[in-house]
Amino acid sequence: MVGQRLAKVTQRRADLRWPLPENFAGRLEGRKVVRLYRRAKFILAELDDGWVWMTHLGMSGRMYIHQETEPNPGKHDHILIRTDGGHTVVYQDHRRFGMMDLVPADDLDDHRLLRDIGPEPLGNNFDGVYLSASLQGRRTPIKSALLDQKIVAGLGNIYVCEALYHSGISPRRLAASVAGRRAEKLVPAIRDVLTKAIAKGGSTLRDYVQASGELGYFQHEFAVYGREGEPCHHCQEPILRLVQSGRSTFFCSKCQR
DNA sequence: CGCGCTCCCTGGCCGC
DNA sequence: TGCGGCCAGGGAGCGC
Repeated sequence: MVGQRLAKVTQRRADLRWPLPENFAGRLEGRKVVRLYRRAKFILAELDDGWVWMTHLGMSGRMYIHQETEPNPGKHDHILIRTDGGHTVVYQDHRRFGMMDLVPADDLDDHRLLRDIGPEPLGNNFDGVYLSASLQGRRTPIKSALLDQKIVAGLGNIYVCEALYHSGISPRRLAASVAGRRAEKLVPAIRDVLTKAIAKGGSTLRDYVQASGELGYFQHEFAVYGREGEPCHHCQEPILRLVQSGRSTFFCSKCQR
């Protein structure tokens, strides 16, 4: 999309998770995408009129590219964007937990969904000292703390489970007790899991695919996620599942303390 | 203020 | 084949 003009935008419903902005399609149409980037789990497309088109995929959202100018939209293809290059980018989201917004580039950091977000886990500002300080005094399980985007950006349920396993930390341990030595261990485990997952094209559960349509392959390397009852790769004890703040946690009670 | 639960939504899968 | 219950990658909002 970078360098291309958004020639025709079709909006097939008024809302995703929230209502789309007023005249959304009209405001995108005719704009050129200057830059495509990311902050936390938000996809950001900088436009040539000083605005940023912001997208969150939620749980089930995806963008895919049709090589045709006018593809036949499916039931959950909510937004279709034809570029002047002759391709069509389709936003599909069957659960509609995703969102889109338009924000002036200068105000992006103040956007209500971005302003309190923590540092990027692969960036220089995320280190043991920072994580330790952020966990200090928190009386929530470390699992929940790592899912909190205010502490660190971009970690989801899968990668939190995996990072805790690889650092040998129990998901039930209170965040405050991870501050210090354990936090120093957790940071490289988080970086490692994310880096490896990205290298494998992400994790394909059910129907997730890369933009190219290719599947991700990291799911074959899950140590714990989705492996309830299966043996731990290290100690052979069965992997356990529990529910924390409404989400499944998978872990080894022997290797993670 | 910080925490955990519920809910938003659709659909796949499992057991009966 | 149908139906109810459970589960799913996220996270805002509310009550305690």
